Amino acid sequence: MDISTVAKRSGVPASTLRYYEDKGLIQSVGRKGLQRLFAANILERLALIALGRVAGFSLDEISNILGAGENPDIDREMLLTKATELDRTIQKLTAMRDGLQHAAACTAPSHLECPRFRRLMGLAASGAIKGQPSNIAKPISR
Amino acid sequence: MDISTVAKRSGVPASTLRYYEDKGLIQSVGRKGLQRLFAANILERLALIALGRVAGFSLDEISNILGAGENPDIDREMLLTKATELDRTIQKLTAMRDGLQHAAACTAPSHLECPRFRRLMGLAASGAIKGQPSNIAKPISR
DNA sequence: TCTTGACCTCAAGTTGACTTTAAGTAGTAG
DNA sequence: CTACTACTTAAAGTCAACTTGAGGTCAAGA
Repeated sequence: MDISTVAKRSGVPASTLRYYEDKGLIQSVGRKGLQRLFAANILERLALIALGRVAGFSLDEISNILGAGENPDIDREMLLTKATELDRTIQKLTAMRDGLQHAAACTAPSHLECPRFRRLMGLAASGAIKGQPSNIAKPISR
Repeated sequence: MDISTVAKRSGVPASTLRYYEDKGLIQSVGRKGLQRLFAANILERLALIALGRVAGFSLDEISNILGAGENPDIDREMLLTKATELDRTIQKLTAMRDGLQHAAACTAPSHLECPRFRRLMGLAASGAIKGQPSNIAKPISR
């Protein structure tokens, strides 16, 4: 596959694919003249990368998790650490989601005065402040 | 409270507090000479902001949700939209977490060959690629 | 009163993840 | 064989969210 095919099928722009290759996140299997050629499994790899991004990992972390080379000979302890991190994030997001849902429905004059909202947010915020600011999430918004 | 007290209690650096005030995310209640003074409830507001960050909202979005002014007169539909977004993210993260946990335990030669891993990742990745790249999360790492 | 240190402002710098641009190359249709 | 187009590289630009630095101010303790 050439780069534009990969771009079309994956939804990842060609410029990003080159950038990823530069960073060692993906590899092309050869060239036809100057043009990169990619193997079919690149799509799977890109899906995993996208997934890692959604999960809050930086490209560097992803390349650690996935392994730069072919066989992802992964540090199992690190995986568990990541899983635990993720779990904490999930808890917060869940409380946040419930808080938002409730806020949308709640009739209290101000959300900050609604005890339910406060409880949910308190739950979510516990440790959101102070202590290493675990993970933040950022909308890609392009 | 002066800025350094707020910084100490919240864990948010003074520079960030000034930045947030600049952006209108928080407000100081006055000055003593040049020095900002903050009300006690600033801590709660900061917790909410931190929470919003964890949940994947940009500072601008947070200021929308929280309302720039005093009474968070919130757009309920927007809240529901955000809640739904969040829910999708949570699903992915959950699959991702399970995938990571499994990968740490799995004995398959390569995770990419383990059917369980592939199923989990497939679940998580569905829509991770192609279609608007919802939210990503990023470690703060400072 | 004088000094000190914590605050102030404003501008510029940093980081991660890309995107854009300029200038060049090469496979393919005519 | 020429022209066209899609690719190539390298470097610079962008964006959000901050941080850092230079130069200035001022409340409080010796």
